[in-house]
Amino acid sequence: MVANSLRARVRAEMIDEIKAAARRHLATDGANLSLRAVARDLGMASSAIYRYFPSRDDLLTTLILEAYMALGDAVEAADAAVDRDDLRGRWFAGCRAARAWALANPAEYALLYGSPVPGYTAPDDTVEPALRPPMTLIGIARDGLAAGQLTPPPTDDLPQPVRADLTDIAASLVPGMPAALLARGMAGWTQLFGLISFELFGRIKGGLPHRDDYFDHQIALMADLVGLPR
Amino acid sequence: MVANSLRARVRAEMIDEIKAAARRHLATDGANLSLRAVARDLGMASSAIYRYFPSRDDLLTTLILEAYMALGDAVEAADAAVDRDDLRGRWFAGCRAARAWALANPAEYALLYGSPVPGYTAPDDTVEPALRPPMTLIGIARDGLAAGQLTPPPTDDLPQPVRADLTDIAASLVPGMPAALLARGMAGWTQLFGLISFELFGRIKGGLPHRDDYFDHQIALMADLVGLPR
DNA sequence: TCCAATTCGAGAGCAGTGCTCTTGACGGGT
DNA sequence: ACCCGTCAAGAGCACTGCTCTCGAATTGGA
Repeated sequence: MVANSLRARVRAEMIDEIKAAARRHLATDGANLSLRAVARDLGMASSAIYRYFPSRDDLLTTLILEAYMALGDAVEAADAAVDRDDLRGRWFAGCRAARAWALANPAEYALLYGSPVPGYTAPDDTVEPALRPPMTLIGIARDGLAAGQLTPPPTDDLPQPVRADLTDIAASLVPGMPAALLARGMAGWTQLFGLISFELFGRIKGGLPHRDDYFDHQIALMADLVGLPR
Repeated sequence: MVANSLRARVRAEMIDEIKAAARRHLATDGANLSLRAVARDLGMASSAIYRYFPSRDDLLTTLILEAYMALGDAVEAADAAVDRDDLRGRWFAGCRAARAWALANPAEYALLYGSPVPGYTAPDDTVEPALRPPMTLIGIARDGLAAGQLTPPPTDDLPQPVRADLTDIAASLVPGMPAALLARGMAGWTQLFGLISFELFGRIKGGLPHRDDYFDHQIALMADLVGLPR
């Protein structure tokens, strides 16, 4: 086993190198990165890569999973660094962390939240990591409610079918969360995604030099909508 | 000229057939459609297509432009069909029309609002059509303000740098629009984009059977944020 | 009416892609 | 010392966008 671990270690390093090279190409080639190109980078034949990843889609899946984890870590860490009772501070920290991660890793963000790759369908392993960022944000509202810092929106705000759906979701993911508050939290997450996507995919560029301030303000609007106290 | 128009007409029909076939492939292949495949569909050599479109990217650009126009038409028509004074009705009509168009043409929506195609950069012709849908929505708020049905949000809501940027944008695109109201209108558009994208790119599907109702409710939240009277 | 000019389609070819299969070499466990 | 699993390389298949050339068809003017 110890002797075998030598081989395994070399193999693990090889896998890491492939992933690193693939990530590098991701930045320029987007989702359709070339296996042959990463093989060239590593000075090996393209066929050799198939010893480590059964297919190109499989490599992509690995990159996607790790990207989800990285984004989730960033958001959770930012949230955790703020005083638990400072709801608004936590909201800002989480949202800013997501944006910062996206701006730092635009290709990976596009892989996660851009248009789906045509032939590719994400495996089920990805749904749990994909839930971490929004759950972190919604957790802030839940904490505020539990601490009595936040009054939930009136439930008659919510049409019956939506209330039923959201109650089910809350029951399985955020126990004790009122449906109407969950709806507002999801609105905040949707808005965050839209903001980052617009900024990253370039549909804003013209005239909006103070992007940081604009982002903060839009996030503040949603914080108000969720009901986080100022 | 009349004799020439025969050739010109055949050419125009050929172009239409190519675009139609390309749109058909767009649904399955996404952004990386194959010129050879559409050529096969039309029973011609792949090289013949280059008589009509100088490159594959050029074909894509044409499809993108027409998609923007179609979406803009849909939203504007829906808005125009509602009584001018029914602000909330217009807001719902416009948003629902955008969603309906996206659900009916998912591939084209992905082309417009998904991750940018790696090597491809959209020409400047696309920015004006791209502005039509959000401008229609923001126009609703502008009309409401002009009619006195809507009280603008307090300007001190807006940090100074953002106010400056948005004032400039308003001056060139929506004259007479207060910056703080423009900010909320843009938030509504961002939210609409996020909602449609989440639904289309499949990150919601699990447990949310009443999508229409959910969409309406989220849109209503933003209508409230913009200040459209109930 | 005939002719030159333009337009068009088809085919071959280039460089690139993902992926498969075969071949040969290396090295760890018995 | 041998054997067998692991690995890398190469050839090859079907595909891609794109270019070029070469005949055929159509056009507008003389």
